[in-house]
Amino acid sequence: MYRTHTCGELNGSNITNEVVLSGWVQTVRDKGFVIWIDLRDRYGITQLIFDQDRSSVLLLEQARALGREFVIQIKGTVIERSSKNPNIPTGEIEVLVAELNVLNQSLVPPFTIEDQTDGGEDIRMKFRYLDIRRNPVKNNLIFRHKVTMEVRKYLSNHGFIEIETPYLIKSTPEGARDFVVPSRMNEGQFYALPQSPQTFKQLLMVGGMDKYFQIVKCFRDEDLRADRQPEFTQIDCEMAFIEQEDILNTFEGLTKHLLKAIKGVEVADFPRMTYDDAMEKYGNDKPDIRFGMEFCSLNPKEERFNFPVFDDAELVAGIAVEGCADYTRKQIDELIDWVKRPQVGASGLVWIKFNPDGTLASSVNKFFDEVALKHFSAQMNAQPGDLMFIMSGPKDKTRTQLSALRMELAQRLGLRKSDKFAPLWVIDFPLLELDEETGHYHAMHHPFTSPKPGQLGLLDTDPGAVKANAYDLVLNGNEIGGGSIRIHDKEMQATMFKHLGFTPENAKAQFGFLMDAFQYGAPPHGGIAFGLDRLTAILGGQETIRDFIAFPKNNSGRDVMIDAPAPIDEEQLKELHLKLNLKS
RNA sequence: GGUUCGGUAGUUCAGUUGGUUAGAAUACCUGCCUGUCACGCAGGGGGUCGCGGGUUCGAGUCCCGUCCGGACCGCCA
Repeated sequence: MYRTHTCGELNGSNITNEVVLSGWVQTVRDKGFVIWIDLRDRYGITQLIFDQDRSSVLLLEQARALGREFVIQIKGTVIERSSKNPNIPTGEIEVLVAELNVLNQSLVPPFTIEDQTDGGEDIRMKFRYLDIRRNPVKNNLIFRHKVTMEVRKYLSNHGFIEIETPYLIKSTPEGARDFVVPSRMNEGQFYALPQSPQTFKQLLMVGGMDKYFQIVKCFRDEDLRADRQPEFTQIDCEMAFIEQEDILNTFEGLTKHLLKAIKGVEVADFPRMTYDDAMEKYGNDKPDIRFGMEFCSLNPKEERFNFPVFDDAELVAGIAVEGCADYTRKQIDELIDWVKRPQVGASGLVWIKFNPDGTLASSVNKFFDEVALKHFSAQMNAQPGDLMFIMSGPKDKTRTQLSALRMELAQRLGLRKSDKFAPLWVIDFPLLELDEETGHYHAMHHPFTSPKPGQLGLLDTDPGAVKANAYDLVLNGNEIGGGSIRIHDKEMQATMFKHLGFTPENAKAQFGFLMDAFQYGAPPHGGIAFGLDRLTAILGGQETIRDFIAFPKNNSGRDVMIDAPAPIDEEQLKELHLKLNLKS
């Protein structure tokens, strides 16, 4: 038997027990007359003791020969510590070792296996199996397990069935780039890995599985970010015989359940905001509403200011930042430089200080008198002590830039508190989005999303104005879920494909199976999918999803531990009927 | 595709205007230490300054190129 107990469970009630423990050597503290060893496993740390009076010379020598991360097994007696450590659960006791057995040696690890490790990101990823021994990563993985268990519990209790769908499917031009897999048995043909099980879950609805879910890997061959991996996990859900309201209620329930069960947080019913409102008030379709700083349009009536920068602008909008009127010129200049960086791309930033004594100062004193500045302040609902920022220019661009500034200010002011949770439904998304490069419209959500009733006519006259039965769940400024009520009628789906630029032949080749299925009694249906990695990270109070994934990829999509991707040999290429056409 | 920051000891970093033998902390090794738990004390070993080229009497430092990593923009139905 390797162990009678774990390293996290012995306490005062076990004193005098004979125990067997196994684990990793965390530290050896050799005081000469006595040697302490912290023995670590997933459950905690238990202190082992060897000393001159009670241990044999041989045993002391064995203990001295141990190095960090050796795997050992010991037999011994639980004894009370003469100086206790109140900081750990096993701090009352230690184990007087009678027998030591080295199960495996270890090289000196390249970084310290401690909460505050000395290792950087790169080396931790290369030796991820060592990183996982550290509490922060280990606890995140356990945390993720809890989240998935609660998801399964909730959905199962609400009648959802978890069904697996295939990973080797067909590439489609819509949406993100596909990862493709060459077929050996079908020369010149490729599978694609799913970006989502979208069409399969719709076919499950046609198949009568009216409440489906799946915790499932999805794949998108796009560039990575701190919160984006090429393979990621979704909580994918679909329901039949429901309306949008049913979906919102069901999954608001799931989210509330998770917040309660995982974080012990009770939240009120989620506010709902239309996409148009979100863009107008926050310049963003996933607004962080943990804090205010809502946008205020300052030229709603084509007002003339005799200030060319504003007069020529499609939009002039500002935000009031609470209590920042004491910002120095240097601080403000630094913010101006920040918005002028290429990543934000603003041409400038107008500021107005509403001093605590009621006076106003601004960067545009030459153009605006006290009365005009007061008018701006009133519009922005600024209070004495506030600092206002105003941006102007083309509507969409200005909103995006002001949104970036709003988020940056919130970050600097500490308003993005990770222990505060502000969920929000964003609804009534546009059905279509104009691709600036090609001038064509494409589906904002996906091509199976249904337009709002009565808007079909607009498709011909003003496609960009058509609203969809599509919704996102936003948590603390992150899109954690999104979905829609789908089209379940063959004719309407054919119309949609036509408007998305598919020829009937293309539509049939790509999605014929779905439209065929719609001819055999497809029920009304809709669904939603949550990004599990992101959801878990946010619940865990962190921005980056990497440490909630056991073996993540780096910025360039590489797994630096196994060194993937990698070339394959000629023989494999031949079997797959592939010839490489490399640049170099 | 682009912007930006970085690459120096096992690791995390410092390294001034280009100038003697490239430092610190930590990790590692040796010895000491009667209650440690970030143990302490003394000593020791450890460097292709990412790589290639250039400028210079002289380059970790300046210039050009390149590779690698982080953050971000584009992209992500």
